[in-house]
Amino acid sequence: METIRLYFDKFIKLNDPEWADFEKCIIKTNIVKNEHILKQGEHCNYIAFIQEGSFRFYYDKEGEVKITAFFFQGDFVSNYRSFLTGKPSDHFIEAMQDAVIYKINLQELKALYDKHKNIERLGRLIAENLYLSVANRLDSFLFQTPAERYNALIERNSRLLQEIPQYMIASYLGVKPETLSRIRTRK
Amino acid sequence: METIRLYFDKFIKLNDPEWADFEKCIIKTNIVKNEHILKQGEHCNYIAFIQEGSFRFYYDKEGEVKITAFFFQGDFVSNYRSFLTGKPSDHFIEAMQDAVIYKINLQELKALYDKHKNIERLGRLIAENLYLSVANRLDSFLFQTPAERYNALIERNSRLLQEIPQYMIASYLGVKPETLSRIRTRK
DNA sequence: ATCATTTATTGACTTTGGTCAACGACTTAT
DNA sequence: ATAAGTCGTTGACCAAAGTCAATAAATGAT
Repeated sequence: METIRLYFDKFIKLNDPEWADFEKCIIKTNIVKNEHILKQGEHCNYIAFIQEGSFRFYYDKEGEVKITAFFFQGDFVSNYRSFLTGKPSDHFIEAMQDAVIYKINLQELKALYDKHKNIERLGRLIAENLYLSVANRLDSFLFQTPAERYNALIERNSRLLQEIPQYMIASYLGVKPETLSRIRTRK
Repeated sequence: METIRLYFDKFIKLNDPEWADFEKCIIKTNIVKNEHILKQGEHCNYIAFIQEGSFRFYYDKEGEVKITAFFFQGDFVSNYRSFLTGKPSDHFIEAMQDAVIYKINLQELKALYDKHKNIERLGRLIAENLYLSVANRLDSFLFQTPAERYNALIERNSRLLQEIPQYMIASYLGVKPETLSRIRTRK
C-alpha cells in the first residue's frame, strides 16, 4: 500500500492519520483482461486509481460500440458522472490488459471529506484534474479534424497505443475503421 | 450582497464567518453588451457567477470564430482551464447582453481554501459541476448528429436562445450557418 | 501447422456537411 | 428616406466521411 501512497502524494501529501483513514476506503483489486469493472445500468460507486494496465470506457448504442475514453496507468478510472450524480451508468468499463487498480469507495470517501480537510482537497484536485481531461478532449472535437486528432493522439501516447487495435482507436477518434485506415495511408 | 448568498446556498451553506470572508473576495461588476470580460492571451484569475445576462465563450482561429460555450444566468463564467492551470487564455469571453456578475478572485479564493473547510468544499462542488457540464457537451458531439444537438439545445434553452443570432448557435453546434438553416427547414 | 476468426485495407458508391454566390428581409447610420 | 451593412435562406457544386462488399493480413484455437 505504500507504493500507492507515492502516487497520491503527487496530488496532495496526506499526513499519517489522514492516510491511515484514507487507506481504509481503498481496495486493491486484480483485474484480468476483458473483465468489466462497470456495466451499463450499474451505479458507479468508486473511483479507481490504475497502478497497472489499461481500460476502455465505451457506450453500446444499439449494437454499435463507441469508445468515449481510454484510461492508462496513473489515471483515475471511473464513470465519474455516475459517481457524482448517483445515476446509473450508460457506459461499460472493460480492462484491455490484466490490471491492478485501487478502488476508492464513494460512500467512504464522502465520509472522509467530512473528516479531513486534506481529503476534501484531494477530492477537489481530482475533480479539477478530470475537468481538464474532458475539456481537452472536447477541444479536440471542436477544433481538430480526425487526422489532426489522430496525430495528436499518437504523439502523446504512441507506446500505450501499440497494443490497442485500430478499430478501437478509430472509435475513440469518432470515425469508422475504414476512415482511420485511409487517414494513416494518406500521409 | 445577500441575494448572491442565496445562490451560493444552493451549492453549500456557509456560516456567517465563512460568508464574511468569502464576500471579501467577490466583486460585483456591471458589464455592458459586447464588452469582453476576458481576452485571448490574458490570464483568467477569476470565476464569475452570473446574476443577470449572458456570455459567449469563443475562440478566434485565424479569423474564424468558433463558439465553445454559452453562459447564462445562474452559471459560473470563466476560462476555467486558464483559471486552473495558470496558462493564458486562448478564448475570449464576451457579454451578449448587459450583465451583472460576481467575480471571485483566484488568489483570494485559494487563500480561503486553506482557511475554511466549507470553502474548500465549495471549490470541489464547483469543479464537479463544471465537469458535468463539459462532459455533457462532449457527449453531444460523440453521440448526436448536428440536428439532434440542435433539437436538444432548443429543448433545454428555448427562451434564452431567442436573443442569440442563429449564426452563433450554428457555431456552438459545430456547423456552418447554411447547414443550421437547412436543419431547421427540413423538419 | 492448419483452420477459423478477427482485424485492416481497398474500391465503388452514397450521404452529409462545407463552400461559394446570389438574393431578400431587417437593422442601423447618416 | 436612403444607403450600407448584417443575417438568414436557397441553389449548385465540392469535399470528407460513411456504407457496403471483397480481399488480404494477422491472430488464436485446436
